[in-house]
Amino acid sequence: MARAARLLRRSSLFRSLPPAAIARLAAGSIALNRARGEQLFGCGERCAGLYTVTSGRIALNVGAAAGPSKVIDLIGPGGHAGLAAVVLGANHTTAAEALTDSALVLTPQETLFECGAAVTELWPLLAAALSRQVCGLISDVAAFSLNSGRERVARYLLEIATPRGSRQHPVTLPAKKGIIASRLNLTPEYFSRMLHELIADGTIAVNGRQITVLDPVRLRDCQH
Amino acid sequence: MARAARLLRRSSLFRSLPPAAIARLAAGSIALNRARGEQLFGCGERCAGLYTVTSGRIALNVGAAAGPSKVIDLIGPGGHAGLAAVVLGANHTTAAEALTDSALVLTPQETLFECGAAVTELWPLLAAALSRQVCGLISDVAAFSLNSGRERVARYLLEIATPRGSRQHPVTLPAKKGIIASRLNLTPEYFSRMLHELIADGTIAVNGRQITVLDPVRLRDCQH
DNA sequence: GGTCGGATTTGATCTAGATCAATTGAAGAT
DNA sequence: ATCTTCAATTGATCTAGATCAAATCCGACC
Repeated sequence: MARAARLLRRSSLFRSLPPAAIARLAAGSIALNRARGEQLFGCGERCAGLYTVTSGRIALNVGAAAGPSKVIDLIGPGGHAGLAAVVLGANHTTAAEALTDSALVLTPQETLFECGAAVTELWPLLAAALSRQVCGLISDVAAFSLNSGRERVARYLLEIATPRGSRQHPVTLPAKKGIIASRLNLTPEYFSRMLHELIADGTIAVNGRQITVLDPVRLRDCQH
Repeated sequence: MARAARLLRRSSLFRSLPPAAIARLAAGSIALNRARGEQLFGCGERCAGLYTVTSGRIALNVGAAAGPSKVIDLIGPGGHAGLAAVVLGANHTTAAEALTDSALVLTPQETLFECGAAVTELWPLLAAALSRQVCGLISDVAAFSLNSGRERVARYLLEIATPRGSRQHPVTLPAKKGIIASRLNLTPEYFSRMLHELIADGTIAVNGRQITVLDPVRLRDCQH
């Protein structure tokens, strides 16, 4: 599957593998599409493999399908979902939903493990990806318990603003405000209020999902 | 180092490795001791290697040394600390402190990677350990944002009560109540109140750090 | 363009859990 | 045994952020 190979080459996980290894992974993988709102997998479901996102946006949720749920991560092109579950051969502990029409590559455990046995670099790469995930989650836990809502908002805005055209160029929130709010452990109402506090300050300007950081220094300050 | 080998054989991480591989790891590792209150490593410090706990108890903290901090995990014999950091060759994102006099084995990155190159089973084992860590952190994030303080306390008590003599046999909290409170994202005061609510119910009995689950069914109920 | 349903904002109110302040208790040190 | 010190409890009070309830606003579709 030349198509899947081309897609996997863009993956943050596999990018650094030799082309032959990527081809091998791609050969055992399946390209798939999900429309906005469709579920990739549910919490507790059997894990079909590793999902690599090639376009679109995926939300990872925790919490019962019925009842309240929380977004733990938003995954864009190049990202992946379900790594911990494939490695363990366990059921998913999160649910994944397409927030926009999305294209993905599904790599079954079997393919991944076969390739891992043949290609020396693969396992260290998987371990590194998992380690990054661990660090990310630790930093979330730290932020949720040590920082205020306002601080979390400030930090998040800086995070998404910095990589892109850092100065004055508006950045676009990767999802609806309610989703971002949940990602930051806030209610939509409170998130809205925090944003409007920052607008009142003159720290940022907001136009729909477009956010312009007017005063990065002040934003950095209130990030604590 | 026959001593280190004997210690590593008990490790949850390496247990399943063939004895030769363990010997190899042990040969490049160092046994060390830390007195109660001593710090193993600080947040942001350079990672010396993987710490395997052989006796005692270690707390993993996040947050500035000065200022408030939060316990993200408690590690007992057989457990390990610093895995994500060694794998990435990055600095620690948490601090580790000995809560009691502890014995550890320190395995430098070099040793781990050398052994990983020679022993096929090692990398998958490390990846599995990291995956378990990811799942644990996700479940913590979920609990912190979806469950009430009381629910978290109930869940924790069941968790530590179940493996041990599950019925009526008292279990001992692995650390001071203030530490457990922080681990559950509660203030010591509020943790104390929750415990006393459960005592008033007749659900549990408390004697210092000894806790007896009198009514597991009811406890399971209020765990949500 | 107009219409409809979900997203966002705004306002009013409430509460889980934090904070502050003593008091009591218990494990080590002398 | 007594003292000292830190941990745990108890009580009173406060607040960040949640919840409930309306307005608006906006984008997709006809």
